[in-house]
Amino acid sequence: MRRWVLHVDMDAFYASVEQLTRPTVRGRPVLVGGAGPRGTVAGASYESREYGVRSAMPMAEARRRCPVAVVLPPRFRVYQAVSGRVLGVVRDSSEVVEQVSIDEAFLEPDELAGAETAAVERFATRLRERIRDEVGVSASIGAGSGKQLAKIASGLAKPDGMLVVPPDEELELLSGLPVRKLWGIGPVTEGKLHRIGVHSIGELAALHPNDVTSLLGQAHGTELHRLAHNIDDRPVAERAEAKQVSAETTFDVDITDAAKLLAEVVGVAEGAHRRLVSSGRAARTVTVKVRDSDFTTISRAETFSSATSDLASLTAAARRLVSVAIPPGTPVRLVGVSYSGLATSEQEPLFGNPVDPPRAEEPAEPAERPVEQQPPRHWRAGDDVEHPEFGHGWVQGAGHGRVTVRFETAATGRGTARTFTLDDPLLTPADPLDSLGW
DNA sequence: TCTGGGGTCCTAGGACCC
DNA sequence: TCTGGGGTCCTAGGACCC
Repeated sequence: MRRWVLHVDMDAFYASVEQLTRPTVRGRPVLVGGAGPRGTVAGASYESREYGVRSAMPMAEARRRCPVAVVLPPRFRVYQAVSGRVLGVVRDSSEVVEQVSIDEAFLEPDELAGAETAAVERFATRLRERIRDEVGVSASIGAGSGKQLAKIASGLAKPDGMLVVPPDEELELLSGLPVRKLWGIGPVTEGKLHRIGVHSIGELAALHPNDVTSLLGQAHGTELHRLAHNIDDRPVAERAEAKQVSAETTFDVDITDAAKLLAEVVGVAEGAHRRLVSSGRAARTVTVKVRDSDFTTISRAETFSSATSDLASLTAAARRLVSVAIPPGTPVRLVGVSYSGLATSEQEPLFGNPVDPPRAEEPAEPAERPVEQQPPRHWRAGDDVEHPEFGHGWVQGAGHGRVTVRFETAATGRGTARTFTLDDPLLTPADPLDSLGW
């Protein structure tokens, strides 16, 4: 019986969530990402893509191409919350759902087994409408006989579209596409194929299997050759729990001082530890990653005899590993710490704190401090704020002792902007989730 | 103002055990 | 003294994905 796999892919997800929760920037070019000297674009609205901006591009380059863009720092908790809602709608429509990332999922609904193309189109149309109506963001949907086809179809349908590929058109569609469109072919593999004159998926399919495996390796080559022939029976299945928890930081300026570097390592190790503990896991292996000024990346790992969630043990290992990874004085641009060999945490220390104290996302300001002594805040563009009279808002800009705030949420529609002095005591930090107005 | 941050999987070599 | 193969675990690096 014919199988139908659907791929749901949110359109310009991060930027769309910003446009949802900050109505003023709807219809305008929006760039989400770090504004620092080494920041890159994590999300770009379709309006900004018209200027040639792409995801993963250095932010400086993106701003040059699109000077009118609104640049906002990422708010992952908000994206996570919206993603959760979308997934709820998707799960409501299909028994089996495989979430691929924060903004993508595969589904294989029972009710579509053996269905006609038109029935799949009706299903996808309804699902897209529900996501739009119930969450407020748009998704594109692709459908075909396997994951590969479904994913390619959703890509072709973007933005805000749908493409259901009829069974007898799949191979023709696939053959004409560049090899880079295959899932698993990146810049390196593409380069290898180009060098032997293979540019389209059809040309890849026409190669002898042995030629493909000798060029691309046994496992990878075999898989890609099968995909090029549209042989794709990979099941849609729930993903297992994460196998690794990691954190990394790129410094605005390379660090050469060994003591300063170790202090940063501890901070990164703590950041990863926070998420390790909140996922209720413990780790057996600590891996550090160090990238030096010429972008050479070195990793070093250490494995304990048993898994631990003890912060002191984990950070001590991370410090040791960084120390042996590079000679002191090497200019370092990035450090990362990863915990793997994860086990469910037992949480049964003989003494001491059984559970790490919960950490607030934003530490509360000491309430007792007299108003006159409040230091001026360092508001950054994009910060969520609260005002007793005007409600929830976000910082549009700050400077010259003043801060301009736009008071609006997803629920209010476009709001008005007001300007305050930096030390206005009525303006306080707010939970970004409040911008959803849920 | 070249090149983020969170992941997955694969390969290859060495240690170690049977 | 020479000569094995299989299996597992660990480490380091790399390609790829969003």
